[in-house]
Amino acid sequence: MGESGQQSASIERLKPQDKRRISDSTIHRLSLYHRLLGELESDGTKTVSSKQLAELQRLTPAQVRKDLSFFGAFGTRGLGYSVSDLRKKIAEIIGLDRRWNVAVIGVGNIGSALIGFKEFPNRGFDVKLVFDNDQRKIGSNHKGMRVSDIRNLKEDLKANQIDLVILAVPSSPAQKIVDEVVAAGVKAILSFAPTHIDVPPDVYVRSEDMSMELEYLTYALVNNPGK
Amino acid sequence: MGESGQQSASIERLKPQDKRRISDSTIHRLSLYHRLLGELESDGTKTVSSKQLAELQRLTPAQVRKDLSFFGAFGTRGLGYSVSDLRKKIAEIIGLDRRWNVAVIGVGNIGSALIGFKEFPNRGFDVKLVFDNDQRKIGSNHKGMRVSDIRNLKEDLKANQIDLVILAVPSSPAQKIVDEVVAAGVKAILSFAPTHIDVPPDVYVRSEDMSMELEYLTYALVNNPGK
DNA sequence: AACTGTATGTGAACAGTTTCACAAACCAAA
DNA sequence: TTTGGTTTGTGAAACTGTTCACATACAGTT
Repeated sequence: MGESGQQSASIERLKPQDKRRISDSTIHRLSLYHRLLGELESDGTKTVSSKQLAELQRLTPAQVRKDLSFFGAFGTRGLGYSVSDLRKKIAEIIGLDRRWNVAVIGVGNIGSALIGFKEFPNRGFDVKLVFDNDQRKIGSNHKGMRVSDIRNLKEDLKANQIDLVILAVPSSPAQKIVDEVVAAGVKAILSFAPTHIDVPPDVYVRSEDMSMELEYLTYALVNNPGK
Repeated sequence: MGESGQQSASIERLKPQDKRRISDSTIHRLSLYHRLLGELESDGTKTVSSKQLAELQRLTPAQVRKDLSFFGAFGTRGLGYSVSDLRKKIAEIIGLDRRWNVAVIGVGNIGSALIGFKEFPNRGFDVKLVFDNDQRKIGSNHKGMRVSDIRNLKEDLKANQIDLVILAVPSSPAQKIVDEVVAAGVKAILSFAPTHIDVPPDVYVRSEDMSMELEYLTYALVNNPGK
């Protein structure tokens, strides 16, 4: 029940100004801005306006400014935003001013894809542990990672200070494994199991169902709703 | 510019009752209901109330009923919904009363995971084609699929009546490939490239960025917003 | 130092979504 | 056939998120 592992001493974290909860869509867009600002930084762009930021993502300038305004005033009137400064600010807001330890559970199709996913380390996520329950896989090397026995899940998660768990197992064992993960004190789970996952209120789950993503598109195809 | 390939002759498709656009969240939840109803059907459950349907997904009963009411009245007052009937109705709404031809572009980490993804055929999606630009991969067998040369992309997509494309390539070539896909007449794309994708208004894109999914969780971790 | 042009930050208006609350409808039992 | 218990379907209310529009502030120029 320790507060949060390491504590940043130097940084006064940027918090929402008022007490109102920030919407999911705003957080999602902040990620988007952060990603785009990275591209712009590589291009050598120094300054960007909310108009440009919006157009590149098919949003509105007002939307961009409003999103940012929840956390402070980062721009310069008449000029726009400094690409690198804004990127740093957003990184701070969404917690990308540090690295995160990740464990992947399940070395099937999706699990092993994520282990080798080069984008993760680039974005601040280090896959430190990999689990499976298959004796043939345990101990073997998967894309440079030694596969651990899921029977040691709780202990290993604790010992390695894992912040985030990616769950890539079938639906049937998913809830049971999640209970173990929660017992180990992990507060954030990204699940690819196509089933509902139940956790205590202080644990955050994000569920990704690949088929559901496609189903969203099939709905659009059969209904042709004007964008 | 052909309207849509095959046309269902027998089914009078369920459309929203009024002209108002149905919200993304409603469509997403319909998928959720459909998935859950599948589980209930396997369990042998015959009838379900909006209350049960809601509790199993941490939603509210009113939400469930409102979502369904956009498309018609499928329940029986005092009793609830027939599991199998409701599942069929929702399948019809989101276009799961038929099978869909899918092509995967890019046989890297994510691409090859999706090719072997067993959930897809179970949910109505058949991966028919797989592309890459790497000469060492072209012609080889990847999880039972022959890898095609991306240079034949447009022709192959057309010839095989592909409905949906899954894009699993790096950001840099993504937009160019999408333009090809659009030129082939494909109207729906699920992209895993971590960059913005631009398409004409009659083409639907859904972008999945694995790192952004994790970033959503890191925001929650550093801000601990009360759920 | 004053002026011009531009882009931010933000209350207020608007639009969209969720929840509420209840009449209507049905099942089952007597 | 009537009654009691239950759950739907849905307008209206409440809430949340987006867009508007403009005062404010700054950069750059003269």
